[in-house]
Amino acid sequence: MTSTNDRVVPPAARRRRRPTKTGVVLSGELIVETALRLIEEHGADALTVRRLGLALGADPSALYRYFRDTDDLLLAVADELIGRTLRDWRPTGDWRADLRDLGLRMHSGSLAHPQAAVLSSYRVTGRAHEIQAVETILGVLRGAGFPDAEAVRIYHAFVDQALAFAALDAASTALPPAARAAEAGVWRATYARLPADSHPNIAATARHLVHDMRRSAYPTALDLLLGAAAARLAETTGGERAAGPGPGGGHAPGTGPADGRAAGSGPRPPGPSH
Amino acid sequence: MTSTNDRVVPPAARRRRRPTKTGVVLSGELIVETALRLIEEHGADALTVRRLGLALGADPSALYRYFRDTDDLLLAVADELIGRTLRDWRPTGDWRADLRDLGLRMHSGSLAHPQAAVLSSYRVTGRAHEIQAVETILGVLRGAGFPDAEAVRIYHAFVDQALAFAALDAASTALPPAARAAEAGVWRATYARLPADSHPNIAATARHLVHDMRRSAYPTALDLLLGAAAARLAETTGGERAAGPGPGGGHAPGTGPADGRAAGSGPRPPGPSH
DNA sequence: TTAACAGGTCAACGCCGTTGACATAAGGTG
DNA sequence: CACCTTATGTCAACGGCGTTGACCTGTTAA
Repeated sequence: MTSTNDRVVPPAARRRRRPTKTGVVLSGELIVETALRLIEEHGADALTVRRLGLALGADPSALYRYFRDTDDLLLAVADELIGRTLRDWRPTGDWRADLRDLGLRMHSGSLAHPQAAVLSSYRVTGRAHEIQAVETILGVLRGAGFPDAEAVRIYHAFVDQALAFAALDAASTALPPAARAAEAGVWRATYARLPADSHPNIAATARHLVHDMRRSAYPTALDLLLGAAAARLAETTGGERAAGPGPGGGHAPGTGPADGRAAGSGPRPPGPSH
Repeated sequence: MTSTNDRVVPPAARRRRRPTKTGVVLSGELIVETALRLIEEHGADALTVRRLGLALGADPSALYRYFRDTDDLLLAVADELIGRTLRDWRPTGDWRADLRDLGLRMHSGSLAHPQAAVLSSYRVTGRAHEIQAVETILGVLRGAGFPDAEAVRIYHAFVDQALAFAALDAASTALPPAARAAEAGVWRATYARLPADSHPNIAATARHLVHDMRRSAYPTALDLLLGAAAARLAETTGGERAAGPGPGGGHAPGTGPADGRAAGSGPRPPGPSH
């Protein structure tokens, strides 16, 4: 749609599986997996078309039969990550606990593949796994009783907070070891030694800073967000218990597991053009 | 320190101001300013060594007399940005309004220079401007009455959330125009058209999604975080008014502008190797 | 059996960051 | 003022990048 030039063939139409010179049979999935492996093993910078071609045993330009450009490939990698994160998540019916669990999963899922998360966490893919995630989270919120407009606002804040912290912490994790060690030491070596007369607040809290700053702030931030959301819900519903089926009609759990599986097993279901 | 190879001359030692072929007299500050202008005027992708050289009227390789590599240049640009963000901020005494203002400033400051923000937001520099920011924010929180441990936890969540959203939104802003347009369209073209029977929650809220997702969720997330913090403070202090000067002693404004200026004019102050 | 064409390959383009070698003018020294 | 050192700007080249037009060849449907 963007480019005038398209040698990409939609996955459904692929029939001829011609092997490359080295005997490998290419596929979109194989390429995505290999890209993930490359990123994990050699860092985000290692993901270049040429190196990916080399790792696959194919000419680099062969990739352009599967993905429009490198950005398109990156989106596919991102969606694969989302899919892996959601694969075995199950809602319990307690919206706050469910969202907390989901947020922590997204966060730790990204940290498990920091290099890939850094590259892809800020993208809107519009692909199958992402759509499933959106549907599920909205279902949890509406099922809890949030009115539609409010549900969307909370959804947006929740998701972007998770993605933003994931990217932040992933970037930190993915730093070259030397830089990483240097940054860790800054809190002890620099902040903890500032004199109380010039920096009284840092000096007074130095002990807490050294202890606290080495961990991710995401759990704290997540709990603060969920707490504020719960307070709003209490206001909105006027103290009513939040367990009852809201506008979503109590189908919130329904959209989770079965659909998620189905989406994962077949070919990409409704998949938009890119 | 990283590289064996260094044609960079420390700023203090510079004496000969030899003009370039086109008559321009280079300096680290001029280069940083020009880099910022380039990013502003022609987008994040416009910042390349070659284009910067062209914009300066100098050979691209001349830049390597001032910065070790492009990363070094970007950190200098980021440092300049922090300085500008804090330069004219003044606390009012209302901790919640102050933190809200500060958060929004950090966020919008990053969005004005997305490329620099993306690359630098997750680093702990230990430099003058950063230290100043830590001291100031901690002062606001302690002045509001938060106990030390709690102040540090809120500080951490607040700062990392601001940085994380800044990086997230900056990354989105820094996308190549084509990709950026494509993402904006995904919500209308894909999500708004999903059938209600397969994706009931998305279908029910499609109108809100299209409207809400084009804006940053940071203001919402920020307000949620501050609201939750206020609730905790109310619990802790047992409903006491938060206006009085707490342990921080209300000196928060004092350390700001003078230090910032001084640090900017000389060579890099204490800077860790990173 | 065969002909079409999907899909792998090749070579080239124009960009990028970076560096070694070189040239020259600035500025201290006498 | 003349001289010399050397800081600093310039040049040319390297290797790597994403991408594309042209080509070639094996698979597959008829």
